[in-house]
Amino acid sequence: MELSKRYEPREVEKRWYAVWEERGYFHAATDSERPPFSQVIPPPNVTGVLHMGHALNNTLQDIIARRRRMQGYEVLWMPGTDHAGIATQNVVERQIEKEGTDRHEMGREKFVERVWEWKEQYGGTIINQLKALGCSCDWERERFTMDAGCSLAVRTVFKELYDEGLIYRGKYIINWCVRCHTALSDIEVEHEDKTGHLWYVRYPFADGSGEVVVATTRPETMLGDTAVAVYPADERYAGMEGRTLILPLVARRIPLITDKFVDPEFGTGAVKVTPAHDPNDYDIGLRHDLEQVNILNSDGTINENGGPYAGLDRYQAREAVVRDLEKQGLLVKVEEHLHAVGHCYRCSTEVEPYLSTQWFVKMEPLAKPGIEAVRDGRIKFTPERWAKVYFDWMENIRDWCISRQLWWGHRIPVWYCDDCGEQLVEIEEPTACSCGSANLRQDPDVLDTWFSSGLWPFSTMGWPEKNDTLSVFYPTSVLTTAFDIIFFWVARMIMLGLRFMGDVPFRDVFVTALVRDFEGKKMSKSSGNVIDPLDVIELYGTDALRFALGSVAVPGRDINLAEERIEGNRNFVNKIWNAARLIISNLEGFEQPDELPGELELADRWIMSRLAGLIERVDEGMDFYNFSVAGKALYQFVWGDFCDWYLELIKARLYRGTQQEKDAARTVACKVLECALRLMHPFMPFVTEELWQKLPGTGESIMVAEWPDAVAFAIDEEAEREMGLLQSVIGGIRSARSEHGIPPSGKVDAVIVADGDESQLVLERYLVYLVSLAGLSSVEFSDAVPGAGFGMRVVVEGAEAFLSWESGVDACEEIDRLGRKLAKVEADLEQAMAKLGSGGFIAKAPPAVVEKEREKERELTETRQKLNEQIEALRGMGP
RNA sequence: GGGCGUUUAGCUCAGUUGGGAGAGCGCCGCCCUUACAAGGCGGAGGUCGUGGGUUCAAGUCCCUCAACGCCCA
Repeated sequence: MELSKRYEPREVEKRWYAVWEERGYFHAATDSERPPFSQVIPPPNVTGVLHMGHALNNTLQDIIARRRRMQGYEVLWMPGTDHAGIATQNVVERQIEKEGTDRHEMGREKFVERVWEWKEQYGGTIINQLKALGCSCDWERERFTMDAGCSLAVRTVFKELYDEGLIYRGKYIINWCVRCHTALSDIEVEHEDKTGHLWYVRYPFADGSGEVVVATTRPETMLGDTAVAVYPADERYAGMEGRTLILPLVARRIPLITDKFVDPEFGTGAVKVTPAHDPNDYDIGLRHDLEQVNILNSDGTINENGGPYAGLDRYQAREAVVRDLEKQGLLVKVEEHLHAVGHCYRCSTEVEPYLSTQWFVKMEPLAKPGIEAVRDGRIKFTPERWAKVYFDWMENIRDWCISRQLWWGHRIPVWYCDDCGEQLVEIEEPTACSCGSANLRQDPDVLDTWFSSGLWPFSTMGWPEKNDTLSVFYPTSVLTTAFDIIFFWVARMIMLGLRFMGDVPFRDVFVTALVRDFEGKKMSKSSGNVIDPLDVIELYGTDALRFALGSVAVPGRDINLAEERIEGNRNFVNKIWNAARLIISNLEGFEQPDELPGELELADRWIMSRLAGLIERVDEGMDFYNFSVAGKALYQFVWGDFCDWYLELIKARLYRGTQQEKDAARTVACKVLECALRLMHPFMPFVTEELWQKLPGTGESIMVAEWPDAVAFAIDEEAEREMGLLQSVIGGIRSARSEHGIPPSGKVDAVIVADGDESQLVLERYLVYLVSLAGLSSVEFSDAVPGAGFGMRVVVEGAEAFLSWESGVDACEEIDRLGRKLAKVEADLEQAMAKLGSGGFIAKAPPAVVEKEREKERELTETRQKLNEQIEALRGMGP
């Protein structure tokens, strides 16, 4: 069988993905005998295109899923997309804007229809990209947060929470995005420190007897002031409580009040109170029964309450107010001031605290069980420290504003009766009010997108219906997600899962890192440092991308991704390909026997021992979500042990061995490669399948093959020790040759002096290893050290090699080389002697550690002596 | 203001209970040796951010400080 010199991923990937999907390997059956394993995908926005964050997250999920499947679990990986209220509405709004219309002109019904059309046309983009990434999701079960099932779940949850009193409607200060024209929840606001100004403004007393100076960062809001407040014990304002001030510009009469909330250190100690435009002022207002004057329209312009400023944009109004204050001599001074400004997390527009009527979920009763579930270990975070972040938020949780003034989303299932004013909350649209009236109006708002994502682990499985999928696969086994949505999503799934399913939604939360650029900067279009996973797949292949991401994924640490890194992994994929190519091209007339030959060479026993160690390391890494440990072990094994040593060592047998030797080598090589492919399959599904299929005796697909069991391969300490000796002798000889500039084609003669019979036996028996890998032309064994004139002296633990090279070895160069070795040996020896020389070490260190140090001292002393001896002898020869 | 994370080779990062500092990339030298030049072999390169402490022994544990990053208010 002929394989191409290089691995060509494109065709292979398409072909195998189609086969897997068609054969139904991705599908999870509810009537399986196998133990269940399940996870839900963090549903990407339906408007999304695959970025590196998705690539990382979904690669890791796929690694988990594929390994569990091979381990014998019935694996459900539930896929789907999120309707992404604001984001999707924005996309379609921009689209119709190009057509010269807007949604208001179009009308709600038509607009929503248009969004659905958009979704049908483009919504599958990211799904296809996940397929290109190799994700083994159960596509037959693909869901969308707005499909009929999820919608029913949303309405059911809303009604139940409402009936229980946990959902309420009220007029409060919320965060308002003037661009998106909607309320936002607290966590949808991103705070950014900005240098602004602090304006000091005079508020005169109504009786003309002086003034109070207040400091404010937002002067335009004074149009809505209904009081000035000072700290109760502030002596600067002693006796002034209850007096009346005249609010400049609008000439409103407002009281001077005292409230403990006021920080006397801030500004002048007197603050203006604007109950309709600041959450703290809102509370003060309630305490003092102040009027709430709303001065803003929903688009951020000043409304009729702003008098002469009505119609101005909020920023223009600020300028105008400041200008007018200055003109009237009411502006005392302006200072620079650093303060946090809230921005909409979707469009980055500055948000306004805004008084409006919204729907809320009362969170505390839901949060308590959620905290408990993590506290008592029913849910475990990896890395653990994220649990602390979770606790901090859950313990200080505030009510959740869930209504959004958008058109795209789950319409709030509340109807108002125009005749009797009754408020009906129903799962199915009611036809008539209890008063008999049919004049029902549904609440115009939709729900926060995260309200439906919060139900994802059970809504996707068919809840509120009771079915097998739920009973088999809920709770899910693990949730893999990025830390930035712990509050948005993870916490809410936990609370809602506990409330509606009576059980946690997942047992493990694996929090992944962020993918940054090579300098650790966040990837962003504006910085131009984005690496597009699809470009990478095109250029280097999916397996290279997956392995690059998987093998650097250490829990808790961000990934700085450079393109060279992916190139390196592409090279690794190619290395695997070529290793297989060597083996496969030598399989003529070979049939894989059921059993290994009885007599195995050292190399064979050694590589199987290494494989046993590999399996342990891979399992250990993967069990604890440390994919880097597994990935690095695989890399090291395949490239280092298998290719650099094992394959080189069996070449003699493959090309020149007896039939028996050749078959033994082929048997072990196939077995080890086959097993390594299975271990790598979760990381690199495509290349492993392609190669696995070409090996003799393999089954229908590596995807459904069994996960390797470490027990099948035992650690062989003797083989590892013997091979270690050969490796160090070969390494020493190679190093000496190279430092003397002897080319690989130049053969050298060697005399080997083994340190003891055991070493000698091994070296003699596997002489062929030495000859072929160290490039020797002849080897003799001797008990005695040959004369210094022989050439180079290589000293390693357990043996020495004396090398002669036909064109002669330069004595001076050799003295230099030995001198460098000697320097290192002496440094190490000094350290060891210092340790042994200190009384405390021998008295207090464990005996095994002391013995190890003594042994080290003995060896180093011996090596030092040999090197010195040789240097002396060479010097004695004279120039 | 509160909290968290990071700081190890030129770059990006590993380093599990304290016990001889590692990898990949880059760099230098030699080599197209019949799997692979997307390769092979060899080599150079680090006072483990600072200062202190615990210990026979600290990259690893404790404290101080610094720089960078993130979250919350």
